[in-house]
Amino acid sequence: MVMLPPAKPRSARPRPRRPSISDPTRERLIDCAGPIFADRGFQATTIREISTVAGENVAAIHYHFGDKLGLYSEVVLRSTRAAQVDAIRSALAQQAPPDQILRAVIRARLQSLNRRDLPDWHFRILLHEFASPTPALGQVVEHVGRPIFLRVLDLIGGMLGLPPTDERTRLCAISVMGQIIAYVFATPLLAGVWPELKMTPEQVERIATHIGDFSLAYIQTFRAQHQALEPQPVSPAARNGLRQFEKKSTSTASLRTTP
Amino acid sequence: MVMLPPAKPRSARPRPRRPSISDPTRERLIDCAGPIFADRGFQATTIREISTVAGENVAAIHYHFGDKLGLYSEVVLRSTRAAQVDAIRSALAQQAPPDQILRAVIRARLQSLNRRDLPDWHFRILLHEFASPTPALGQVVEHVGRPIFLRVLDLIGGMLGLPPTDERTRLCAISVMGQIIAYVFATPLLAGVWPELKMTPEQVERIATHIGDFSLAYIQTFRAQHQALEPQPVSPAARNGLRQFEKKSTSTASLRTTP
DNA sequence: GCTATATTCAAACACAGGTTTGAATAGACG
DNA sequence: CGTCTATTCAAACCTGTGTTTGAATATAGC
Repeated sequence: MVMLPPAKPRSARPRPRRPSISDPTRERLIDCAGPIFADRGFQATTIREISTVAGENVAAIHYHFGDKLGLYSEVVLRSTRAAQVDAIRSALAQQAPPDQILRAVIRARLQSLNRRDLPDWHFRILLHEFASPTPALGQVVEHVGRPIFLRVLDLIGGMLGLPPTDERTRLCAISVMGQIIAYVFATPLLAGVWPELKMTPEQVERIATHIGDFSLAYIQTFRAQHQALEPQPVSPAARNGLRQFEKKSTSTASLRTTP
Repeated sequence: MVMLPPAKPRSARPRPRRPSISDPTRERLIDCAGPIFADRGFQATTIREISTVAGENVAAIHYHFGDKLGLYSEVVLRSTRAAQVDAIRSALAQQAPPDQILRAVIRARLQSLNRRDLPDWHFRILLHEFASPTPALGQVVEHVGRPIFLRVLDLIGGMLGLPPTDERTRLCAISVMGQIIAYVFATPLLAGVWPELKMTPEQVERIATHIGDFSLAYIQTFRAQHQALEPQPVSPAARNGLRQFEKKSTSTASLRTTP
């Protein structure tokens, strides 16, 4: 039995020495907890269910993570590190015309929402965090929301010929991201209003193409109008932001974001 | 003491004879419960807090509503009947060019999200319902989501020159509504990414104008292109959907939706 | 005023679920 | 082999919370 130090009478967490390296039960708990938390949210999830699914004892959670929130924070931390940000980042980093980069970002974000294999449930944790914030919300915003949004801001600012901090740039970025999150957040509504909608890969591709078309219509028109009025020096990031409409729904530029 | 009927051994709800007409305690409970449910969600809300705020006994909730879910359902029902749908409906019913109707719908929806007086919290219940559905979700979708979405579908279909059931119409409607709900659902994210954003009436007006511009850019271009290619008979609802860009950010067509 | 019904109240009940405990087990190291 | 530490386990603990109860009170009809 471990004697707990007399100081800190309320934070009695044994915390094994190296919480980093792979402990099989620790990993199993995190892996099983992720989808359950994503389904039910932090509060409605019982650690007994997690421990049952993981085949571990309830006390193991407290032994390894201190308490329920400790496990949840670890899950959120893993979630933020997962493929999402990387996919977006690689989409944003590629050498391509900005409108194609925007389409790739939209497609990557949309695809990550509906794959049933791995990172599917990450976004649902975000949804729960937005509805009922926990102490982990700051982490999520800081590690997922902010970096993606800032990069999209750069990209769109370049396409508009405006600084990323311009209100019009921000509004456009929100418009683009808003169209995407509608398909996660409003899932129950969509089910009631468009029941035939099945998120097959082809359907996701069509949606991504639509959001790209829808967004570029405004962005390109804006750029054209404002460059005609006030010809300011073209920022290098926006050099390709001016192409006229390509033929619609035949794009499929085939730049996948996953290797 | 009321003898409960021997049948239905598990649904022991006394239910006073006329649950419709105004009972002061009943009304007080519903009124106090609304914002609390909207803040914390169904599960995290305790009926003791509601009864304390309302100055009523805990058992009063069970007496008047059967159980916690009964009270919640009543709150949701009231919420769905509240100003939201009416505002949208009146915006959709007015005699005006469709693009102005669309702008009015966007503005009405956006305004209803950020007023601090009455119907402010209604949307937050929706957010919680989407994250953690309760048996009341069907009601919400049926009475709020569906009617609004169907009407927007009609409107946009008319503007595009497509039937409301066409996939392109649906995608456009989701794009428009998605831009709006982003400002509710992603509030914590926006706070981290655009901290200066304050939802003043002027700011809401600018956002509404932007979403209108952003959406009409695509819709009008689509209509122009497709009407040029295949001149089909113009549906009466779309007769005004073709105007060219007006000068931006000077619209403020000043058609309020509240009397 | 009297009785019956509707409503309110404080208290108790039941139980779910996070947390703690103390013993049992397993390795590690000498 | 023996001791020490890390880990696992079943059980108990305890608080919060939905629900029930039975009495007390108000209200209506006669």
